[in-house]
Amino acid sequence: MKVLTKKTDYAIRALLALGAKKGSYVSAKAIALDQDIPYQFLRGVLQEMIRHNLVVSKEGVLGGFMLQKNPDDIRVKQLIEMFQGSVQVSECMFRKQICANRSRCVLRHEIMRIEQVVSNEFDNLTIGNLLRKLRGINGLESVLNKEKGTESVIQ
Amino acid sequence: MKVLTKKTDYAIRALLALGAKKGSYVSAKAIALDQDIPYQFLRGVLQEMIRHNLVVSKEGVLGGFMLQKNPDDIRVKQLIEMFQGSVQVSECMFRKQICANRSRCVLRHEIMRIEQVVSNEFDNLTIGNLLRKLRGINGLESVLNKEKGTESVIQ
DNA sequence: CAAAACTGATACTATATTGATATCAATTAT
DNA sequence: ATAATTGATATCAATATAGTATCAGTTTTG
Repeated sequence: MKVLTKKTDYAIRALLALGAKKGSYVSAKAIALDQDIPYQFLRGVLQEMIRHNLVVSKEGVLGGFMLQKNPDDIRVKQLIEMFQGSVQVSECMFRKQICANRSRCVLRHEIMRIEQVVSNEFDNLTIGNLLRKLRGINGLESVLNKEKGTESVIQ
Repeated sequence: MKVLTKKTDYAIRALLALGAKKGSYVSAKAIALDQDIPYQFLRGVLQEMIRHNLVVSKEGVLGGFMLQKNPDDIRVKQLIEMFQGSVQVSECMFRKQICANRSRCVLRHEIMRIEQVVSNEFDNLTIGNLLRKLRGINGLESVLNKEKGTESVIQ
């Protein structure tokens, strides 16, 4: 049971990096380095978040990405829906012929209840929540400000 | 986010069918027809459940499968683990280099909490629970006893 | 005994998803 | 002008998922 794919994982962490540098543009390269995310893959993820109005971008030198929404208004649930389809536990298992047999019907009922539990958890989890937890660990130091001993190896 | 794959779905429903005919052998063919599951696929699922001591089989004419455990002792969590790997929300996302960066660390903590919530839900859901719900719907009529107008078309 | 109805055990295929890489054009600061 | 950057695609490999096919062995039953 894999609930978070790499795309969602990277999206969340990219947003955390942007949230830590609120107000300024951060390049995909910087985020990739900071969060240890494959550069080109991350760029695709960022593009998708632009299309969904979570971030804005600026081209050219000193360009990059910036949060477009309040971190508290970015829910992990939305990210999951965005990159993995809706939060549903049992795929389209029952969509075609709903409850054509009783076992399916009973199972469906339980699955949907659990689905709701999971969905609520991810709906209550926001980038803002995570950012505050991050700050709690890091003190005033921001995510991107930590020391880095490695040079860019982005291809 | 697809939590239950077909294999797990089929496994659950096959166990429900067996639970409804407790004490007698039910053939894969009968289960497949009853639950509308692809025959050969179901057979693979049943074999795996034999290996995990959930069901026993009998070969030959009048052979089939029978529950080996009390339905209340068969947890959906076990089935998920069996057919889809362990109940973990975030794959091996953090196993290799645990908390190499802080964002990952914070995210990991939240994900593991939600993981636990989901895990508990599926741990509390047993075949016995589902069977009782089924009987609640069906009265005394068992799953396999319903009318069927179709002939076998199993290849 | 022979046929039919089964399971045991594999091998195979098709498709979709996931994760990742590469390329080239356009934009912008210096 | 150059370098750093995003925009937009195209492509690829690995894996997981879902399903099919086949043949050998077992058991009931006519």
